[in-house]
Amino acid sequence: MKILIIEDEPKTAAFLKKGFSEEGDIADIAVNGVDGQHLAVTGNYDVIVLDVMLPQRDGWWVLQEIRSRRTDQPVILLTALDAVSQRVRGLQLGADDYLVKPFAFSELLARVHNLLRRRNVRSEDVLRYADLEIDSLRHKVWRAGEAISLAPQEYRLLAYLMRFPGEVLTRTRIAEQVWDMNFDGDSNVVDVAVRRLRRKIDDPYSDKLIHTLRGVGYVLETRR
Amino acid sequence: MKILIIEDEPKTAAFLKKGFSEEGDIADIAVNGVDGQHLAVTGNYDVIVLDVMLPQRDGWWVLQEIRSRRTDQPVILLTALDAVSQRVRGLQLGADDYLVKPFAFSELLARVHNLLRRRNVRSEDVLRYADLEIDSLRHKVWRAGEAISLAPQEYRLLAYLMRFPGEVLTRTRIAEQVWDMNFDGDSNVVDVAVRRLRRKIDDPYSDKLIHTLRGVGYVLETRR
DNA sequence: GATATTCTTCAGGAAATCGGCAGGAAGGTC
DNA sequence: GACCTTCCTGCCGATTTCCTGAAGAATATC
Repeated sequence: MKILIIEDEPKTAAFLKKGFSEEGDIADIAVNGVDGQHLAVTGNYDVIVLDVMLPQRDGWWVLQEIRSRRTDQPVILLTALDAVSQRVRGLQLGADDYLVKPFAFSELLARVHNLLRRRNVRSEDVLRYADLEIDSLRHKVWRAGEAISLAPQEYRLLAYLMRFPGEVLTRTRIAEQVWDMNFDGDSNVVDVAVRRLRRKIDDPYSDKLIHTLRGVGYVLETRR
Repeated sequence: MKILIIEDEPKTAAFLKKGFSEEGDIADIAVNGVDGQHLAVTGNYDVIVLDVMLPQRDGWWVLQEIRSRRTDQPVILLTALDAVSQRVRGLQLGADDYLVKPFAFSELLARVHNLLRRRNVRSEDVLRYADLEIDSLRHKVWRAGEAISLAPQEYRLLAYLMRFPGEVLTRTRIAEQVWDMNFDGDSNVVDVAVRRLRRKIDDPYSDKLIHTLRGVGYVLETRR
């Protein structure tokens, strides 16, 4: 899952990023409204966490900009304490939810999940496909009942594939969503990672699940 | 366990906080209704202790606010007057229990435990996992029948791990629940605490129970 | 108020992981 | 079947992450 954090205070931003990272999600940080707006409308984020108190262009402006282009982009606002009018304004401008500072990270996480569930994004705790099973709560993976231990990046990659079974995922898209990088073509990080993942979840089994589409990318699906 | 105390009188609040702290629980204090309501609905508390006599927004208002969002949040009321009408009103508004001032701390503690047992939040006073056993009443810990003495924080950490055996607990979550702080990554308090706990409950035994998940956090579980 | 315990920060070292490389294999095209 | 492109795969250095002991600060205990 990819998240955009628009927050000018470095400590808060770092705290949020770390939290999402531990959950296996990727978070980008924008430290002002202009950068935030730009990333928000060009990037492909599952959810945007937006602080309303920003230098220069504030969160309200960013929110309006986002809404004018992407009406269905999930946005959660962070507002300062005891400002009821702010909350109301945020919801009127189209925020999906808000959180009052200071807050515990788990509370933000709960709201993010709640929001995505409302949007029907696949974000359950346990995902299954064929005889493959991945439990995000326990951070564990099974194939045909056997537990498989994965390195962090292998896990993130598999979790991403499991979100879109049967769909072709290009290297560019994978690099974006799993590595948070712009894939320029002269790196084989994705290939190598797929290799490592295959070694653990495909090599020991006769029915392969990860398939290569030459010139395109990879797909997770059952084939006979 | 995390407790929210909403109480405007500093002496009473401090007394309660100290009492819970000695039990190994973490207590936050809110000194007025507005802050209390905010913390109650955004924080993640196992139980809320709510004084009904508060300046400005009173306890009734707070209780209604809580109930309108979290119907299953355990709430215990503190009332100054032993008036039947107050008790009735509290229970009608959805309080789980009430206590008339002045009261002994042990009385409050007993009701908290009783309430949580009804809610199955904490299954029992004695938790067991593998050959590990902790007695939440006596604050004692055994591994393979041998008594182990833990420092307060070591105990709190272990108690938290024991509440979620097999589940991955991120540093952020642990810092939130055991330290009541926002973990920003610049500190290794959790690591060090885990180290000290390991020294006592894992180092002397061959089967380790606390395992590290790189980049994520820790998990308490049996492995072979 | 003194002593003892406990907690946090710091820093060095260890370990797992990751990304690039390069040679080889496989797939596609004519 | 030859040729070219794309992908696979083992290895190694670099990096990140974690472990661990020690020391000073904080807290509790007497």
